Amino acid sequence: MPEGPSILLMKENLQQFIGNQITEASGNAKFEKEPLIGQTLHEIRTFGKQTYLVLDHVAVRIHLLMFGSYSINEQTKPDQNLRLSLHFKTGSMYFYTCSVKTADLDFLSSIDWEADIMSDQWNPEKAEKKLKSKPKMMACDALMDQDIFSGVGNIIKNEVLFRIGVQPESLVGNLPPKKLKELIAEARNYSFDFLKWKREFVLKKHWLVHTKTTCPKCGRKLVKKQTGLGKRRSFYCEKDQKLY
DNA sequence: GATAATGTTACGGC
DNA sequence: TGCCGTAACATTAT
Repeated sequence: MPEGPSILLMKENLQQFIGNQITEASGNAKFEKEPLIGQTLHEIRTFGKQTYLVLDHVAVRIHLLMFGSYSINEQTKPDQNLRLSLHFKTGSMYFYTCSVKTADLDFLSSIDWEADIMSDQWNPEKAEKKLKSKPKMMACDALMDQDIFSGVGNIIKNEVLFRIGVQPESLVGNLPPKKLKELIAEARNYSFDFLKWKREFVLKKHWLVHTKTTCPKCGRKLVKKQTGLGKRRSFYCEKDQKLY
């Protein structure tokens, strides 16, 4: 489920409940669900991989983590692993295996929305400043940094680095200015390709290196390695991706 | 059945 | 204090 573009799709699917009042709430999320009843869902905001359901007096923050999922108007099992369900007159939404917390409405205004890779407010100059302040950071860690590229996940990371021909362990400070700009531009650009492909259920088909074994450009064997402080797996070509 | 994986947070040690 | 590494959580496909 979980990289930024997938979360945007979830938001789209949940939009149908906006303007409706919560009639019932259940699930094993560790907070009082009673107060939610009677509140109206006014807005759904996403910040990277997080989703905020904005109610009258509080916001519900949902993070799908690695294995989270959701469903709408399901008629089947009242699943025992249900983390949270919200019911409206018009239907219900269900969330599983995820982190659910409440947040003050004030908290929303403290979020740096310009760091969201999918947002209209995305600010590439700001990202550039943040990157320049961390020259010793590896490119693979930089892309996964949710304070800089909120919404980017491991798939996007691998595909972006291949597209721009940068080896994952390259140091941000060593990238020529043009490459750095390319990294920022492609992080957003690929995220929208991801969104489009995910929407059409053809995302995997378009992976060039992620989970692949041979380089689509030169046919060499790709390197699969845990890289960076995050120790997340990277797939890259030693010939077509330069180590800066 | 073991393993690994689109992610984050908490905690212990230095 | 703060940084770092590791464990923990949890589901599903291979």
